[in-house]
Amino acid sequence: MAVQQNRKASKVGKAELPRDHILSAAAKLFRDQGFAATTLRQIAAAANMQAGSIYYHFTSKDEILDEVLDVGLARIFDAVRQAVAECGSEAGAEERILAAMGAHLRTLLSRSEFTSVNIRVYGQLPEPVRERHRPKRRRYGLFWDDLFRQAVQTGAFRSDMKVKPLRQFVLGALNWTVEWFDPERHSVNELVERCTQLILSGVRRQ
Amino acid sequence: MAVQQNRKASKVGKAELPRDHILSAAAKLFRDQGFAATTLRQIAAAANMQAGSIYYHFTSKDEILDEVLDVGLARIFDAVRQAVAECGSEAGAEERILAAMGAHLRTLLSRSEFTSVNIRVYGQLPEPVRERHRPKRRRYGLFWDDLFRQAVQTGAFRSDMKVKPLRQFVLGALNWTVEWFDPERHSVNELVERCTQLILSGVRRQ
Amino acid sequence: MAVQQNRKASKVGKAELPRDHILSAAAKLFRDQGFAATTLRQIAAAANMQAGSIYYHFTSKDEILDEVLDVGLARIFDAVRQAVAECGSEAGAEERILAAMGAHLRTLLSRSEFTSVNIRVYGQLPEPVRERHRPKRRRYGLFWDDLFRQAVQTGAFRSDMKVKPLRQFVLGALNWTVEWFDPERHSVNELVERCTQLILSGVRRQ
Amino acid sequence: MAVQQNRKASKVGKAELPRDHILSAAAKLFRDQGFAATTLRQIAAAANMQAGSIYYHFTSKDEILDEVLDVGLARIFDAVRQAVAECGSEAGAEERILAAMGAHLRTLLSRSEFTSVNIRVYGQLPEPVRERHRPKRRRYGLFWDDLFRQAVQTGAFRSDMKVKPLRQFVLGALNWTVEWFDPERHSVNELVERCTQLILSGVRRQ
DNA sequence: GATGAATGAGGCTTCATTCAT
DNA sequence: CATGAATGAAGCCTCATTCAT
Repeated sequence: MAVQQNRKASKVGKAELPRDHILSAAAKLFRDQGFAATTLRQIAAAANMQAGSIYYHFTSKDEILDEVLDVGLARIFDAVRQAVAECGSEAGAEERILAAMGAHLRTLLSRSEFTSVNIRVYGQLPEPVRERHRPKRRRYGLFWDDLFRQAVQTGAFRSDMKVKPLRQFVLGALNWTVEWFDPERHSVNELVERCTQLILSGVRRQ
Repeated sequence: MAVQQNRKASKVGKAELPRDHILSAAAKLFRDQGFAATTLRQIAAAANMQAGSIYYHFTSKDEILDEVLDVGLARIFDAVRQAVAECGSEAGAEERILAAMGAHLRTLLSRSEFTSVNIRVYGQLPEPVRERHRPKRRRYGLFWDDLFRQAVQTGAFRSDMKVKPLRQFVLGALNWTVEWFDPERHSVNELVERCTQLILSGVRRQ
Repeated sequence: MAVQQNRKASKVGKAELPRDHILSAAAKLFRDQGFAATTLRQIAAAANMQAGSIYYHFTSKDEILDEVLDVGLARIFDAVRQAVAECGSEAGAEERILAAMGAHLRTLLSRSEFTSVNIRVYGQLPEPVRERHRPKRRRYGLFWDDLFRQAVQTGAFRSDMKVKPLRQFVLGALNWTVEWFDPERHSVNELVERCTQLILSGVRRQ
Repeated sequence: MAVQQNRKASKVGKAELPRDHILSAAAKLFRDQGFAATTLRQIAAAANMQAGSIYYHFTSKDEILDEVLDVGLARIFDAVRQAVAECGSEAGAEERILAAMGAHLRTLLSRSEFTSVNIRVYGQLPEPVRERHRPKRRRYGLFWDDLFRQAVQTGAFRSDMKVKPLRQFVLGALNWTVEWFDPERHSVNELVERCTQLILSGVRRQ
């Protein structure tokens, strides 16, 4: 079956599209050094170009950041949403949160440098940037709040805390792993397993 | 009786020493914007001086950072150590960890902008800086590891995880609160109470 | 009879030649913003192409400028020469200068963006460019000088000034109108009429 | 008589104030090359500094331009106003305009590189800059309009033209001299004398 | 102790220009 | 003929740092 590939498609696979190449290089640098400490020249070098060439694809360093943040959030949101969806309709609230936690953690730790940027550096970004992205982040938070609300209402989770702080604590506990966990040295699956157990049941021996 | 006050001692008086003034101003800015994004001029302005004047007190921006990190770690370490000591010798492992968590959280959230810098921005600092501070941070980690080891060995805590990841998870869960908790709008005591409960027993209804 | 049209000739057709299109777009931009402030990309956009495509037609931005200047001078020179020629051989010196002034002003104000570039921006161009064009401009000046010389010699014009400064003053008075006169809001004919009267007789009531 | 000079004053004389030094250097370069073609480094070099040092005194290239334009207009306006004032109250309209023209021309040609910038490059400046300065320029124009109105009303000047175009033509004729007159080679006084005569009485022999 | 002024390296960005397609 | 993509020099500007006063 003869396949006539168009230009865009033909580049996928071997040669990454330059725009994506730049974004990915930038994401890694932002994640490791922060946004302000990362130089256009560093990004360019990582993408095998000259600094000036980046401006053919983006209009500013800020635009790169915006896009990195967007992609990062989209990836983790998609992964979590899909994981929850795959639980099936008869799944209990706890089961769904378990799935969501796994997806969140996996995306954060091994699937997307974009996501780690969003998680790690967001808090130190200039206010105008944060402002632009707050709505999207809030939407992600609300999705989790729904999951938690169901777990609390069905009696699966403790009810002595409001849903929002509960969610913030749990996501925070997961997020912080990005500061120390090295997916190249340990098993992500194992980490997921343990973190979820700790979050569900705590550190106390039962 | 003539009293010859040394520099340190004079600090007890009204006016803060300029050196401390600078450090504190720098800490707040580093915490909010990150190190790279913070300007010597911003620090100077916050300390009511000109940028050049800072060099009478410090030899470089890096030196300020080093000192801020040191103070931040010292404060939280001291607070935690003291809290544990105050438990008395007959206290159980869990009680001591509870006290430690409270002290850690309180210092982080309401007592020291220096500590929040250390927690928030460390991961994005240039490697040479991190290298300089790694030993001190490790010592703090080892202190916690001891606490956890005792809790595990006495059977208070679950034993299916190694001590180090356990400690990292717990501290991480606490640390992340600095990203969202606003001590001016909610009670730190309440947060401490809830976080410790969540860590001990998890989110599940018991 | 097969006709082999050369490039120049083909211009007579409907669509403007790209070369001319570029020149005209460049002229307008140079006239309004100056040469240095005008971007190859602006020129390209105004000519409905990409910046790179311009290099098929010209070898450099400087070449475009050179040609714009040439065309501008040629147009005004041609117009003035023709206007003088059309006066007929029995016309007096003043009559011929009147015709020349009208042609100069009309070309400048409503017939050629190329000419306005030459008039407006020449003085701020880099010396090498000016040097290249000085001879041509001088020739135009000399043509006027001849006109003035005749007027002075025949007693039509005052003789207490040398011809060259006289010509420079008169042309200057005409040239400056390009800085404020808007041919879309007022009548060029009227302006010509008034300017020539002012130049001939001055502002005093007679 | 003991003179207590303050710092500002003591610098006047020998060492020009750096701010003024920069402005004056910039004015000359803007006047000769235009604003866009003039480099911060050129300005700095002409002021014996590094490019970065300029930013201690000004916040941007645009701010330098604004100030140059302001000074240029202030100088010519002051000179003209004073020249008119010095005519005395019993002076006729024509006499006052004569004085004004002399002051305008003299300032433009030999007293202020700032003024020539305002006259020469204004028309090619970006619209936002022009917009900022339009009100000030208009005020200068209105001052002249008053002079002309009086001359027309007292019957000294011809009345077949509206005042505004009349003024624009006259000032234009004067302004253009800056494009060709070299005050180092010819006498400004002589030029003033001749220009004013031409403007008053025209080129025709009387 | 402090500051005003300057420096120079380097940051982001623009732009004329090139070239394979 | 035209373009998409890239280049590298240079532009404006920032910033840590220095130093005479």
